[in-house]
Amino acid sequence: MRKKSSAPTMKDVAQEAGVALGTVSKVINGIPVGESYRIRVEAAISKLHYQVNSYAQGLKASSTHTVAVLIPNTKNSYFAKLTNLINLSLTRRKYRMLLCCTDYDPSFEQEYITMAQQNKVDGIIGLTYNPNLLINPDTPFVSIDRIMGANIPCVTCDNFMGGQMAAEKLADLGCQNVAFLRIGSSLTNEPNKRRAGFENGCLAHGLHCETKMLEDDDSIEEFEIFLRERMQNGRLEFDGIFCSTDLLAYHTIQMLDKLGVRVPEDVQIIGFDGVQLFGELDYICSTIVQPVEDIAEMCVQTLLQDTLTARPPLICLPVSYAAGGTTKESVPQNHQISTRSIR
Amino acid sequence: MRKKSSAPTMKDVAQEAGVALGTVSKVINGIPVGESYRIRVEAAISKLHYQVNSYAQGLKASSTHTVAVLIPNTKNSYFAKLTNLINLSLTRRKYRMLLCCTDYDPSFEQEYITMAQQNKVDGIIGLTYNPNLLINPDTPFVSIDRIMGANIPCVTCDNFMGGQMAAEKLADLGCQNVAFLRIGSSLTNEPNKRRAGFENGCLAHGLHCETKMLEDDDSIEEFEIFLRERMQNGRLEFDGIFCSTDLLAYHTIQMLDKLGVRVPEDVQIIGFDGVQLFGELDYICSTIVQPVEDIAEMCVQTLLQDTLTARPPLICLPVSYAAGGTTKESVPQNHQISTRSIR
DNA sequence: TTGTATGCGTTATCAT
DNA sequence: ATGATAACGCATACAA
Repeated sequence: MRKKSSAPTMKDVAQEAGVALGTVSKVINGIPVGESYRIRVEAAISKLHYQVNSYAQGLKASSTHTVAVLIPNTKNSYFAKLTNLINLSLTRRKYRMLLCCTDYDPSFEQEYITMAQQNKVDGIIGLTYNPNLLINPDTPFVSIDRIMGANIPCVTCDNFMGGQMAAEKLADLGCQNVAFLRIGSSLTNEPNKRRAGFENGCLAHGLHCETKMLEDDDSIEEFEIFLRERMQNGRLEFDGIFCSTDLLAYHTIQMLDKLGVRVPEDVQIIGFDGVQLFGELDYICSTIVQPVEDIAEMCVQTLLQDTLTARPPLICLPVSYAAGGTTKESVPQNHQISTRSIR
Repeated sequence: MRKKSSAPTMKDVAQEAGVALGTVSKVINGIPVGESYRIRVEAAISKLHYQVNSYAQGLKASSTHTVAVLIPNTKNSYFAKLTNLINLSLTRRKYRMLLCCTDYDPSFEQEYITMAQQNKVDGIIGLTYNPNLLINPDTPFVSIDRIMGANIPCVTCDNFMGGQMAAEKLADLGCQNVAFLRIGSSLTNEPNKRRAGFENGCLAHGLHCETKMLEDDDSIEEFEIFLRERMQNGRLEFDGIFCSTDLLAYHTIQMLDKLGVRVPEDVQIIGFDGVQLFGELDYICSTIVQPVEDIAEMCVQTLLQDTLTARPPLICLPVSYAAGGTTKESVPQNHQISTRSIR
């Protein structure tokens, strides 16, 4: 009959091995002890299937080797991939990850922050929208895509450059009259710079550009109305469209299809994010690709580096362009071919 | 100057409120105390911004309100959605979720299990492949898609029925000579029943069926060779193909495109899983849809129900069929239309 | 080098 | 009803 029905503790191990509690602790933490002691302790550990209790450890050390990740959801392919990569990066460093899907809800975001702090996490990585998020300043926080305050580092991609690249690309591909479509949070976050970059790029390359932005609560159908208004004799007046996200690009392509406008023959489309089918196959559309791997790694690295000083407030990672079948590349590219193949 | 630089504790609250420690605890846990005391304690709490330390709680209660979820990754859209839904379901019940991406690696799976148990999680939900996973029997475990042992509940969809439905559908759509393609784990898991169901359905509906299965380490190109061998005069000998997953269906469509075979005109294709673009938009292909919402909810419910008895060993949830543009439906369906629109 | 004792923050049991 | 005190399992400073 076992002494206890519950899990064995260090005390049990010490008793089994016939040594003192402190010795067991030392063996577990790799602090040198006498060879014979070590062997006896290790034998006892494996005999009892002893496992340390991280909660007791955490209580003692007030560091839990756990990081909370706040993200709207993991359904959206971009978020899903980001979550996956952050998880891998944390795991590599022996950190645990608390997943917190906020569903874009500001109050959920706040609740999760509170929860995380109660749970004494070592840090929080958050892609959040709540403008007045209350964060205890002694919990390290790294923000994605939004500048939150003086002492909170923000990791993002070079959204401005991405917008510029999109404009440049469309110009290179022969466009003259382009549109920028955007929907989503009216919050001042980094992705908003996509617009500024695009307009800047249009100016530089002599493109005429019209911008149409929707608010969160607007229906996506507004775009359809907008596009319909810009048609004359069955022809769209734009020959290029830059969408603020791949998701929006996808919707736009569907709308254009309904209107009888062909992509990329009549109008070329570039999205943003670099969303791929099944997370690693073909791009949904021609797109400005975010360096998700680097973003994930940078978040974790920035969060966990001990030198809290010298943390730059804004870390901007470079983007790249990938053809995805919704633009007329002169030299066919891999992705374009494969994407076309399922169309 | 603050007494401590670290977070305030119950003791601080008690001192601030001028009451005893136990009283503070009672207020926090909703145990009735005198009105005047309660008010003073609550005032002190908000003044000090006190938050309970879940680690101390967990140490005391040896229950942490935390569940670990083991999943290969969150890049694959199906896993991503499942993860998201499990997270929502857990959050609704005020449980925290530890995300553990195993990358299909048996040793990662084992390490995560060990970690989770050290972390005193209240339970584990796992979609795993390691055939000899060592699980401490007093940590509740719910398996997805694989039967792991007598006392471990397994939640899965009705894979056999799904296979049957695919066969029936192909027969209804006029197919006569079909193929079943499968790749992946050679492990005996529930999704293997897709094949049995399909062959059974073929038999019942007079379809001639050929099966081609690849092992984990085989290259996907093997399928291309297989398909090429089944072509005569530029025509494929099959008029229908059932793929064990949507991902495989997608690859197959690409291969067929290379071979000059049209989908769905020359050959109709049905996949399995119900993967959607952006996690909630169009299906990638015509497919047998897994009830992801129900699977997620059932996992959580089964894991957290206190009556550990009466847990059925295998919980099989019904699947459904959805057209996705890779079959020739007589009556056009929504998804088909919208999918076509981007093709 | 090994063992002992104390405290981490909380809850629960017990006197008061 | 309220307050003191003893665990929970571990780490560590200190004594042996």
